[in-house]
Amino acid sequence: MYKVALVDDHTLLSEAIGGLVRQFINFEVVNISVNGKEFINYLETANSDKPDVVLMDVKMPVMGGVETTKYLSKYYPDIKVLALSVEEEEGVVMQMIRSGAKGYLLKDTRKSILEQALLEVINYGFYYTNTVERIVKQTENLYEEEVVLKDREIEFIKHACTEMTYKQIAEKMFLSPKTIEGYRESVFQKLGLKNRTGLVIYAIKNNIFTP
Amino acid sequence: MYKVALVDDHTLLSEAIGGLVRQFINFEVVNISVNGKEFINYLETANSDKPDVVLMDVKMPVMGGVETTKYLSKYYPDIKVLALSVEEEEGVVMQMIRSGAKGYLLKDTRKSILEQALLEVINYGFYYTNTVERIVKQTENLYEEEVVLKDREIEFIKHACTEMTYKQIAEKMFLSPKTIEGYRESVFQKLGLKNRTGLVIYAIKNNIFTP
DNA sequence: TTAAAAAAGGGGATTTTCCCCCTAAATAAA
DNA sequence: TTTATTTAGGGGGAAAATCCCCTTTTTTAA
Repeated sequence: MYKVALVDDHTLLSEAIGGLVRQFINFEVVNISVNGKEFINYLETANSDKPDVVLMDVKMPVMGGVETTKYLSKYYPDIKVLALSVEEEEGVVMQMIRSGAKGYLLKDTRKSILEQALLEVINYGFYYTNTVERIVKQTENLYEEEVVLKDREIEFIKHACTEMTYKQIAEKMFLSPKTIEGYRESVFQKLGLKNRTGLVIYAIKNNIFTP
Repeated sequence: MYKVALVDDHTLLSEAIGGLVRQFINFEVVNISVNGKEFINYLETANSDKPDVVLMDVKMPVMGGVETTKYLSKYYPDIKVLALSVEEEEGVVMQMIRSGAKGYLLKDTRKSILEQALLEVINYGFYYTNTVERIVKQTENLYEEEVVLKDREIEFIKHACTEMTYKQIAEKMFLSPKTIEGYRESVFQKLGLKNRTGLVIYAIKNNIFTP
């Protein structure tokens, strides 16, 4: 019997998907958690039934999919993570893959594909849909020298997703308005943005800010 | 037997939730559609099995939950719509309720609540969770003279969620930049916004623009 | 058919944003 | 220890966005 765990804050969905998984032959559901933190707690419980595969949502409160996947890759490399999300953003997909996810399923996949994906992840170590494969290749080919935003820049971006002017942001961050201008410029340059509107859209797409 | 239909673009979820519903006694699933258009097509097919309740997602391609619910309230008032979504935005919830939804479930509700909600909608005509009830009351008490955005304004807002300048938006809409300024001003005034950043956030929160 | 309302456009001033280029201090790397 | 790199700060100008107040044309409704 292959053991599957589900990590998703949408209880109804994880219960329902758990039902589907139980229908597959040779599969059982050993744990359902509502976020990464809870799942890791489960794992660290003595004689907990370690799963072979985890179906992991990306956007979750407390501890998100990316963070959790990174943790699992490090401390439980035998547990395979299969991302299962509505997020189609290339950035998000790549983040999960880079964090160690063995596959990425969109929530509009069919039951049979889910079963196939689970089996392939267990037997071959990965499962990529065409879409995801395309995204991975695209991103690799473009070898876009992975944009790295600094903490202070991310903080700035969050404030920029607000009706505050840069002057007000400067006050809030206890910095001179000119320093904020500096952040603005470096962020625009790194991300290839034209204006603040673009920044807001970027921040939302990349989960830096949630409206 | 109560008949249930599911309308959701996330196939995996609707299949899985369909499985849950079938477990409830006296319930059967008569149709699963991926968007409103497809569901209405189903309804209009001769001798289609008309459902008692529809579990309706809000955000869907082609024909969304709000539009579909309005249509159903008008042409199929006997079919009760129960919204089932991850959208927690007050605006979105209210839109669904105003469009005729008999209840609004978040996707993190439990299986037992789903069954209860289905039964209550069928027997009493509605099912409101505490959260939704609070939102409805809040909104009603504030009797915020329901902001009505005109088509042209909405079109403008969509363009404003872009890196285009107002001048470029004007070109795209074949209008003078000054007219665009007029839209900007009336929209800002109606929605109580300070600047374009606020507009972008509003548009995303209210499903006018999807990043 | 006439009054009212909505849509389209405008002048001009102020603020904010954007852009390019530059300096000083603190940190990290060699 | 010297050399980069990062972080913080700045000047000045151009462009865009914001604001207020105003006119003309088109639609709509009484």
